[in-house]
Amino acid sequence: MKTPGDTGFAFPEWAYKPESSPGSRQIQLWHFILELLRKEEYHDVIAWQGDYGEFVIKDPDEVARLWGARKCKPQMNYDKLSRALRYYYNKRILHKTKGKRFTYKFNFNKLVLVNYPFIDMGSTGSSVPQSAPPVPTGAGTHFRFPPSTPSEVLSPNEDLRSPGGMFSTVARRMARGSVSDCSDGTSVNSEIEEGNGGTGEERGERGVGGGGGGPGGGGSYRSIIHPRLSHETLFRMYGGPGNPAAHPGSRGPSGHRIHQEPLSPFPVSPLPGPPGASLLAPPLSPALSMTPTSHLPYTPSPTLSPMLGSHFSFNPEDMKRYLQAHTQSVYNYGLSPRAFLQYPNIVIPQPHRPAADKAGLTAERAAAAERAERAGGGERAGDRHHHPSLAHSAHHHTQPPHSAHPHSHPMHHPLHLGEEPPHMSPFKFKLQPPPLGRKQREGQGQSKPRQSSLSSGSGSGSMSSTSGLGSSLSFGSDLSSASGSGVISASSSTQSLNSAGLPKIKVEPISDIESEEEVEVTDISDEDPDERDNEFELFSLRHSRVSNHHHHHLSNGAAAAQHQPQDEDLDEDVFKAPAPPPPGLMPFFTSHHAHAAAHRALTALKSEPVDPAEANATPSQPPAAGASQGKCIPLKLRFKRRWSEDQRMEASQEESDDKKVRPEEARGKERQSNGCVEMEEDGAGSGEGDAESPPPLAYEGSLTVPVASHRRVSAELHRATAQLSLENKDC
DNA sequence: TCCGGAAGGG
DNA sequence: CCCTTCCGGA
Repeated sequence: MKTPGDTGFAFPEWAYKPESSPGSRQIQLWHFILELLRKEEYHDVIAWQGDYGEFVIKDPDEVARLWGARKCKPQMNYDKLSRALRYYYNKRILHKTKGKRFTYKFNFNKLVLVNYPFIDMGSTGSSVPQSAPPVPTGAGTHFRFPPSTPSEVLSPNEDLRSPGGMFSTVARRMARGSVSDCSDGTSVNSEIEEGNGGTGEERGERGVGGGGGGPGGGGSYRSIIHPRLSHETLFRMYGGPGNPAAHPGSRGPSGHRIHQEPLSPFPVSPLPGPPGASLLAPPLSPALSMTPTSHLPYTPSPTLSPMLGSHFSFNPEDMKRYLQAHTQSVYNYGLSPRAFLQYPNIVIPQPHRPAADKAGLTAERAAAAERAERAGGGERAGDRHHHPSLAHSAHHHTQPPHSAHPHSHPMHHPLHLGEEPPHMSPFKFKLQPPPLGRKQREGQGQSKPRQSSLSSGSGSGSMSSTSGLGSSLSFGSDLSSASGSGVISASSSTQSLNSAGLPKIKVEPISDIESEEEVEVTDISDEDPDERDNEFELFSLRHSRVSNHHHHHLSNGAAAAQHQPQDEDLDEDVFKAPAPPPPGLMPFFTSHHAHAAAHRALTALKSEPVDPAEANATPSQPPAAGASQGKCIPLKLRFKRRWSEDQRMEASQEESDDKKVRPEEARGKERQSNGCVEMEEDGAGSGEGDAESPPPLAYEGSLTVPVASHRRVSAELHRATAQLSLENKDC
């Protein structure tokens, strides 16, 4: 199974498992919740409310009943259900919105990871654990899941490319879970299912959605999605076949495919309807999964075509693009590279700036194009409450000038990007501000300057991430070896770049994440240290594994891992040190022509964003993060981070970690980990929030995500959602 | 109401 | 692993 051979990576087993064992898998509570949230019918029972992933259980008993029905647990009640939800706290999938009754908030980043680990894997190469953080969330504002349109998925051709990947994963899931009914059947299942099925419900939703949004998009999804896609399909997408070549180094034999998993896409926001506000990122690609490659980045498009034929193959060009994209994004966001790595898809929000377009453009364009093609329309209309905000946000950020539609649909696949040009944008922005980590603070604390600046707009905070990390570590090495990629690396990674002299990114601090919540802060912070350590450990572990396993390009991963680890942890740190470059990318990149890309990136960066010099300067901090940490540390594993952390993370990038759980897994299983993986992300969520929400985050100004990406993401989400629906039941 | 430990099931 | 069930505590 694994693919390692093929790809070279090995995936963690866990990744497979779920899917693999169809029978076993049951619907998960969060899936279910999401499912309910996406249906209008249940609006009275549970609905999105508040910011980003926030939702309120309006009728706890009913929700419990529905859940019980789905799981065939007639005795279910809110108390029990809530206990289950509480378990998600540790996983960071969810957290409680304090002060609001029955109100919880999803941490999409985590979800992604969790669900779609492979993503990481891909990027990482393998290992990644769930923890990885993911995606940016931010994008949208609230999100909802929109229905996605499946259309994309369906079609083979297209599918291949992009979405497919996701889709596939989804499909898989669906397949697995799907359907069973419980005896009782309370309605829930059936209802839900129906939705899937496309029965009426969808329409209903669609209708709803449709209204809003999009044009039609919604509809399709249902149909599209079928309840289950065949696996084959999925595979195809990924590549099985196709791409043998997939990756460079390895090939994948046909079979390989890996499993991918599901991924999901979600990242971000689900956005509402309309305009697409969401941003999302790109999906992950299947490719990732397949290949070890890595993540690719952003997707700007899809570009990368990887998908195309194979999934990822990496063409140099593609790579470049992708890298660029990454870079951009990274920079833009301030995210750590890692994040990108993992979530290539993610897009960054763009700032409003017109000028910027470039970078964004491409992506968007692509997106647009795709959309057009697909037309699906994905999104739902959004309607619902919040969405509007999204729209706003979208506008702000996203839209690039050129892009045709700003909002439009999310869907899409990316594909192409070919355009290539440099997409990069030169934006400058900053991204997130992560809250600083303690370390930084303390450690460097002083430093923190907030620079302001860089970026465009906002500016605020400071951060920088950059560098730091260890810069790399491995990264560097890789690069070096690779080739001159130094440059590239730089771009991509943040810090790593340093060596190259790259730029670093600065991030601003935003206001804080907290704004939202206030945080609850639960705590974490204090803990962080430990956690971090833990994380590190994880990483370390991974590393080691990685190293053992493959080095292949993975090495990168490994390297990355190292880096990351540090990053990861942290909350703050994360930010700080962005991550090392993604391994996968780099390598590829390097080998090929990355240079060009790199250059672009660099240039872009340099030019706009930060100056390298500055960057460099900034970097100084990094050390703290990176170096300091080291990797090793004992594992502890658990921590409880909670929401607040998450927020931070998100905001900052998340990175990481996972909590307790993960660590164990990691160890146990072994994942390889290499790569680094984890990612961080940004806080998109919060950032996004701004659009909508009040709270705003600093992000607004700063980040923006490319719409396209977001859309994608959203699209993915939709899909995912759809899939979820499908899943239902099994009791 | 919410939280989380503990035990247990599939 | 992912809850489900029970339960004491805040």
